Amino acid sequence: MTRRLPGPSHTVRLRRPPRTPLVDEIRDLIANDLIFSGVVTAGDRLPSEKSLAERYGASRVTVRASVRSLQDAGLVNVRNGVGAVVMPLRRALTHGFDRLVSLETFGREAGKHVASREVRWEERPADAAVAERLGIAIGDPVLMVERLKTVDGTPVAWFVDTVAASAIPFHILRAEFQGAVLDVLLAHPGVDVAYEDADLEPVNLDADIARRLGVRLGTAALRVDAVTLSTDGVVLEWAQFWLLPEHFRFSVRRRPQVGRGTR
Amino acid sequence: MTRRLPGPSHTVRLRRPPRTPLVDEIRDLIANDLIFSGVVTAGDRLPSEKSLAERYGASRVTVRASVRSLQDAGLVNVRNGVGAVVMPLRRALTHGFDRLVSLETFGREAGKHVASREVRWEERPADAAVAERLGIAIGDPVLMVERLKTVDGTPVAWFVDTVAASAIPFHILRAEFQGAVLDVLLAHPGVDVAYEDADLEPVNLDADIARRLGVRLGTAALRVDAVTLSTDGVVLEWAQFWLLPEHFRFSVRRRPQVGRGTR
DNA sequence: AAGTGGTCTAGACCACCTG
DNA sequence: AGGTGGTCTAGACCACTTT
Repeated sequence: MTRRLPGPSHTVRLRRPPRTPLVDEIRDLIANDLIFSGVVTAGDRLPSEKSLAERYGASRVTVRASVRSLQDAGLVNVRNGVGAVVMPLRRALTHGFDRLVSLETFGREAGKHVASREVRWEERPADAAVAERLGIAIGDPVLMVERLKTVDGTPVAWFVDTVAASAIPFHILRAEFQGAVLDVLLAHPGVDVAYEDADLEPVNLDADIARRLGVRLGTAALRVDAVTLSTDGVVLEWAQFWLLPEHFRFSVRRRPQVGRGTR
Repeated sequence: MTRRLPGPSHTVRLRRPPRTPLVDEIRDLIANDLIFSGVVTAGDRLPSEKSLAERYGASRVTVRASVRSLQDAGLVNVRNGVGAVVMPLRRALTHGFDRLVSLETFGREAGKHVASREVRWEERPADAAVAERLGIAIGDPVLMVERLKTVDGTPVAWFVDTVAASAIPFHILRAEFQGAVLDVLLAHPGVDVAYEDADLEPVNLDADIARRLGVRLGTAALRVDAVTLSTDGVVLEWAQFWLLPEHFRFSVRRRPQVGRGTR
């Protein structure tokens, strides 16, 4: 197959149906062919961007973007004048908390089944606290769902989600709900989830939640208070949960100077 | 001043000393001139990449990278066929935990002074646990520093840092230490900090640490267990700390699908 | 159809590191 | 000095959204 390429007047043979970006294809090729295969091991350098560009028949700009995304993923570290040094592979099985996935998905990837019990739905007008959090007016209708999440029958978390009507029609949420509001939002066409800002705080459980989780009063838990934003900047959901640390351990990769001077 | 530019044979007038990347300059210009100034408010779109390119006299590729970094910072959200929609400004004063900065820096930015008390240094051979964490051999010398961190005299955290000799000479660390090992590592030329992987866990404080922090036995605290990696893939530091939630609140921005399909 | 972002190229020059 | 990454450009075409 022949594809007309950019630039004054060049023609290049490409068998690539442009379904996925070349950048991503090349990133995966480098990861699989060179890193995971062990051809280049931790501490060694990848071939230069120039030679990779020739090898994969792409421009250096494209290869460069691939290498940068390998760096974003923590597989290599690129240094000026030196090259892309392969990093030691990250400890497995510790899921990054910075990935926005539901506890259900989180558990499934770890081979555990997360179920919900004592599910209670409530449709009511927003009070001041909810209105502030969701960025809606007091009195606007919201749908609240509370439930206990369990792993293999053992309680692990108490969840309270509050969703505004503007985010998703209530009947759709209730119909498609399988334990995680987030999964419904992520799966639903027409809803574009951008990110979630989660505040973390260790707390001693009060009597009410301790009882629900079946632990003693005062047990330490992680309280997470999070709002999920759409790509339009609209607050989709306010999630609060109290999580026991037994079954889920979170890790966060912290990087220098994120916020000022992004690349 | 005239600078020879890329491309077949063009010449362009530039008064810009190329100290900081154009991409970053333009990112800041867009942020300050258009977003923070309120010219474009939440929900509205930025001018098109094409017009921004003309406005700032840069190529679309460059402007595009600036806009992407604004998206990375959460200021805008870019949608194909639509444009860059300005997001509502993030709640202030909640520092992102995903930024790798010391508690001292963290506090300074919030207008608080973090001090260290009861500092104790110990140089000793690595035991099995330390060796595993730091990726060194059992018996290799490590430097450990424990201390209590306070805010305005109130204890907020108990820190235990362990550093390998290969990371930084011990005498330099001790000489430049001002309360945070991380700050020494970040400031020291020749040491390139790549990132830190931090495991988070809520715990009920045991008698020992509760006494040090001056709180009751069983008080909920956030236990953080983290290793800091250099750009060479070498473990620089193992930090453990127990943090009371009163003075510091952490937030993490979680994004969908990070890990597969990076942009 | 028009406009906006998404992807990609070839070439050029600069900054940094190492022998 | 020579190689490697760092930055930037102008142009081209594709995909998506809106009118």
